[in-house]
Amino acid sequence: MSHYNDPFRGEFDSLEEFADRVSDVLRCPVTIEDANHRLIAYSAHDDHTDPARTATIISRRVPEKVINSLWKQGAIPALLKSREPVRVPPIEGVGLGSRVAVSIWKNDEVIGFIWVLETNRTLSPEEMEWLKLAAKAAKNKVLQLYMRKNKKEERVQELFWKLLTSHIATEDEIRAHLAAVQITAAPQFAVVVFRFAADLTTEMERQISYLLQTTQQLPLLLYTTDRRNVILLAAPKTDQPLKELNEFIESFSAKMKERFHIHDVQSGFGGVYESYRLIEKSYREALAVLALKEKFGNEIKTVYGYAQLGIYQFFDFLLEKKRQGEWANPALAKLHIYDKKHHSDLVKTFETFFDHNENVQETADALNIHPNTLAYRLKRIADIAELDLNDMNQKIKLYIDIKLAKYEAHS
Amino acid sequence: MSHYNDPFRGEFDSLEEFADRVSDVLRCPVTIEDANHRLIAYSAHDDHTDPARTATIISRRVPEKVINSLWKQGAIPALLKSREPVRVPPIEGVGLGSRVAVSIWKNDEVIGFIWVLETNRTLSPEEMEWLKLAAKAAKNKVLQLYMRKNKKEERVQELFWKLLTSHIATEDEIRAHLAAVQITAAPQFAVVVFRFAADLTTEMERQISYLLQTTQQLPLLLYTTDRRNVILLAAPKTDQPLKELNEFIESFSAKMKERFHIHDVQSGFGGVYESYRLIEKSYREALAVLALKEKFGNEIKTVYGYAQLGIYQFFDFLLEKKRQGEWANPALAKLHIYDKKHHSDLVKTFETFFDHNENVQETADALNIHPNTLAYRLKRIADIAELDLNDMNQKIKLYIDIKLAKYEAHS
DNA sequence: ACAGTTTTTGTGGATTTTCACAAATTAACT
DNA sequence: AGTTAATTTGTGAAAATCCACAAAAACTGT
Repeated sequence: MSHYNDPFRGEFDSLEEFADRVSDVLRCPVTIEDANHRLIAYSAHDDHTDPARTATIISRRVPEKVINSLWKQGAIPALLKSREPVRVPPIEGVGLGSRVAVSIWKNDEVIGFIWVLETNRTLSPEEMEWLKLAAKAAKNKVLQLYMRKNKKEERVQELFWKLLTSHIATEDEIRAHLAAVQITAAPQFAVVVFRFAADLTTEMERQISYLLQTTQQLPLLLYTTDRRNVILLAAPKTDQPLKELNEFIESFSAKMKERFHIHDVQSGFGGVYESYRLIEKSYREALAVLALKEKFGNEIKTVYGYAQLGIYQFFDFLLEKKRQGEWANPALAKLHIYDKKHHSDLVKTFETFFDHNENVQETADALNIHPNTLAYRLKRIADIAELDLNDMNQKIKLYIDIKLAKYEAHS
Repeated sequence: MSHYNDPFRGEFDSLEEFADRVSDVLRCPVTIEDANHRLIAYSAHDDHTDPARTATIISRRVPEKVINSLWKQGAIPALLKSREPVRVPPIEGVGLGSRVAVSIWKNDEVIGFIWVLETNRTLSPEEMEWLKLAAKAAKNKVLQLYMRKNKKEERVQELFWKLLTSHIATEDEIRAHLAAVQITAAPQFAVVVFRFAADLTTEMERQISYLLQTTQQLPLLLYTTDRRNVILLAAPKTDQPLKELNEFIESFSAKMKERFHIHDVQSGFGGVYESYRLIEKSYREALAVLALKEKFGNEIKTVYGYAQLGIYQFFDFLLEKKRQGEWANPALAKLHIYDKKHHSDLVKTFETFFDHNENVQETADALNIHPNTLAYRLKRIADIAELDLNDMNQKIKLYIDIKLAKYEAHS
């Protein structure tokens, strides 16, 4: 054959044509993905394929569980590290047959992958070398796409910032803008913010972007970054949006940790709304969650949503009032005095009791005391603070005042 | 004897001398009280007496339980109605021996009483007539006292208003003023306000004044009225001031009802403070309780103290925020929508559950449903509102929002 | 140091609560 | 009218709570 030296030299009209050429040379089905595992092109002449490939082509992206297993199995980390082709043995659970992959590089950045399915044959070492050549040849084509997308990204980000700052007034205008950048309107959405320990580096941005692009738990309409923050417009699909968002955040944090060893990510999301004019509100609420997390690290560690902040939502207001002097809780004052005088822990006890949903057993465990001791202390609290433990009202007030005092101390 | 016609004609230097004279004539111990059962004078030459009289002389007023039993037994109502002497048979429980009493009148108002103890003898009908003459003779002397006291009352009331409106700036000044009108400073106090259905009549004022004067549960430092309101400065003695104040109010209301058939009295008291400069604050708080009672009749029917208002304390403030638009509870909104669509009662259920201190049994009874039904509904609420029932925070927030919506509706 | 008080822990049994599951009832929709 | 889904009620067993009482431990003040 005439292409022993470089079978992929020459011009190709499209990446599809290129994919077909690679497929012809290697006599296997081929798919080309961008750095975020979005399908760019695939060879068309193949009869044999596997479920993973089919699903990828149908949805125009690699299914998340396939990506996950490729991470676990080590293929993706290897591809990101080296320009050498990598062979992936079959993975049963996710419908993945044996395949070989190589990454496409631009300078020292991976901008895509070529996958070759080893249907009823195995690539020879020589063919592996050809695959490397294919990756080099693909570079320019993929890069064009990448650039085009980047330009669009910029326009989209600009739009997002306008929404986050309420710079577009009417619902209709917003819809028009979204349509213009090919973002389909969603029935409900919320703004999610991830905050990192330090300003984001380009490297981190790439990793984050990668994670987000490959997430399919939750449709993400818009994305931007700002110093330490990553800001998203997420569109939950079900009627349990909070659950979706929580799971998304948990899984995002987990993946940041296990794949990129980035631990200290704080997360928050605002209210789930249906009108696009409330994007700014949702954004402010997401920021409020993050602000509160800095003050109340422990109490709301597992809370990400503004809606789940509960009473903390209005602590800013209350603190303001308190600072104006129009606030006092003689009952709490009495308890504090008692605690000081007798080196006891009545306030802490009450607080913990409520933190644990008034559950006696749990609270006793948390405080390392006997359940009877807890009962005794509560009775003592009722006496000293003249608090009726059967009156939820009064209990709530005391609880709020305890937390508010903490909040004040941190401010 | 020379005094067959009127043994009490002539001048007496003091009421003590007069009491001795009556005692001589009737050969019995005699005590003279003002309209509020405060001791004015008593005969000194007697050997025989009973525990009630002793207690009266020691504390310079008739013990409250004695007054109570005299009301129950009917003697006091009779004395207030007629100028005729009344015989009171012995009342064992309160140490009261047999005695005869007559009221002292000025125009058509009772300004005092003369009590004659029938120690080892019984007054004859003729002696009863003499007693009537004694009552007439006592009138002027008692009246002088009464007038003197009224003038003082006016000065005191003026001072009270100054305190209620924070017109005296420093603690020291206040103490000086109080000392000037012979009111001993108390370590703690609170302002109590009773509010009647209509403006107070002179008649009612007298009755109220009477009740308050005869109360010994709680020292009352100052007293004044204002249209529908009776305002008091009460000084609880124990370290359970709220309990004292509550009991005082309950007993006052009960007595207004049973003795004068005045039913619709609303009551409130402010915070218990130690600094006199906070009288105004306590007063404002007492008024706040009354204002809230008008809006939240049912929920806080048995609450009188500002401290026991719990979360309602800051509802004004929250409502303000809510009206500014910075407030929403999507969870509650969802529940309302669901209720409307399915003719259910989830919101009411949750509210009642918290009103009953999260007690399943009580709540089920209150709603007339099976406890399991309640459990089912709560689970439903958790699903629909995406509420974590183990998170006190979120529950509290929902509860507050439910009550706040009610509050808003009433405003 | 010691008498008195307050606090903590232990014990056992009556009472409630919780939970899962099933049956019965009611509401909703075609 | 009939079918499905949602709600309510019933049952029983395991778990938790409540309560009263008592012993032990810790703390207080002189």
